[in-house]
Amino acid sequence: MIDHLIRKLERYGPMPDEERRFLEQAPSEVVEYRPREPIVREGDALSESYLVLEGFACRYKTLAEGTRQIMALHLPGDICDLHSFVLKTMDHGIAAMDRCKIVKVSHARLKEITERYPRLTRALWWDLAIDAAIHREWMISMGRRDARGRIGHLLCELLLRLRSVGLAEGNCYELPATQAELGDVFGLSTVHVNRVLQRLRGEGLLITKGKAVTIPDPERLMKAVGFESAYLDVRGAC
Amino acid sequence: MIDHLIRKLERYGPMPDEERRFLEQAPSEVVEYRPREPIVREGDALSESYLVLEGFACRYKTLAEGTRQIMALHLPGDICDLHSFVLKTMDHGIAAMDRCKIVKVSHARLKEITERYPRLTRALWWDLAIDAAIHREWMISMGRRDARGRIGHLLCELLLRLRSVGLAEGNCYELPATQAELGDVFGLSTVHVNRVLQRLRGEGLLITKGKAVTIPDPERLMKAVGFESAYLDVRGAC
DNA sequence: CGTCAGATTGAGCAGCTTCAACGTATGTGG
DNA sequence: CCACATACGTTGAAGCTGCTCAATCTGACG
Repeated sequence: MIDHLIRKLERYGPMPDEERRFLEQAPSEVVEYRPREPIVREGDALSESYLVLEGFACRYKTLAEGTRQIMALHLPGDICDLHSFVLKTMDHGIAAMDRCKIVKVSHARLKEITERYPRLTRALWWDLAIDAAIHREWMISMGRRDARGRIGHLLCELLLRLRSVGLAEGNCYELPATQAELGDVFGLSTVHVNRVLQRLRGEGLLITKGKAVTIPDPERLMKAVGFESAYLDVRGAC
Repeated sequence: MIDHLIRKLERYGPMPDEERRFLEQAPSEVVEYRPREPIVREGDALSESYLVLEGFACRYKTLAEGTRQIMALHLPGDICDLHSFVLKTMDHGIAAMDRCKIVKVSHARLKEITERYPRLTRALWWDLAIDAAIHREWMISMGRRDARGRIGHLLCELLLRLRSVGLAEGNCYELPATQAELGDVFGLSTVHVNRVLQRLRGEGLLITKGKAVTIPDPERLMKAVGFESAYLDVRGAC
């Protein structure tokens, strides 16, 4: 059930059987969400974290004026709330983007991991570090890349992240996000997202068909938008 | 020496003497840096993390075209590299912003903490969570606030963060950053930063005198830029 | 007193937004 | 099976925010 997570954490280092067994027994119920359905609301008190099994989830915050900022996309194998298992309340919300399967892992279990499995604790810490690297890359996008660069960069990132959990075939994957949601990721208007996608298609860098995204020549797109994959590839160190 | 850090971590929960003693003995040499001097370069292999004692440091990345994005400001009491103590190499640089005192803490020590002090491990985890909350707030700024909102928001954030380590007297603090550096924080041009600062001064929301920043009426500035302090105030949960 | 980094100013331009309309696919109830 | 509703994508036009380039001003310091 939690294969994606284990596969990801094994990139940090080999996982002893005992840790694996503990992890496999950690989650409780599986919950299914429908597209757009909130998983956690801003201000909720938390007693568990959420591991994505299927589908996309996103972290977002809604501002006073009604605008929204999406701060992270979570794919299968991602634990949404690892950061905040030590916090009391959420300063932002989490929602399903499409039909989405989630398992809950209680904070008590996570605390137990820190008590009993230092190595596994570090592996989770490492996962957090990659998460933070992705955040940094988004900050760079928003600060220093134009709309074409931001969108192209995200499309490259998703290709690599989905490949690493076996959810991209070749250069093709499903992206269950509307153009409005893409706009909310990078602070662009829906209209402009639309025009930039058209431009990328026109340049032969992108093919879309419904939710299906194909990147005919990833090398070329990566070069065009200054994408360097190093931040996703980091290996663990102990 | 590491009072700032300990004071900060005690907001998570009371710290047993044994943990305190371990922490106090953890750092090795104190190093002094001059303004602009690099502390860690992009691509460096790391074997230690950096705790800021005095002065400001920043994390940044330089892009191909020569533009720079600053991704975090680190004040006294902050550990710059806690995220990446599990990683092998840095995907970005760290530099001193002004004259800056740093102590190094070896990764071996940090690993020891995860092995021997689960509670302290969680306290550090909590510190990371706040760090991540600050990053999210910056992402919101870059995605959904205009230049005035971004700069005003940062000025509020720094006031609260500096107060919490006793480095702001009343509504006044030292900000050792040039306008060009402020631009690199939020992806604005130096020219525009200048004009926005003038506007904030004109509105009576801000007084500057050299590096000294005074916010005459924090309430008003916070309201004007939609600043909510919750993300900095989070208490720990175990 | 000259030098240099940083702050300030002006003018013109580009990227992106907003508003508003229209096109197109998918689903639903009668 | 059609009529309609709904959600999403697409297009055009006008305007604003923030950028670039280039010059000038200011203060600190050797």
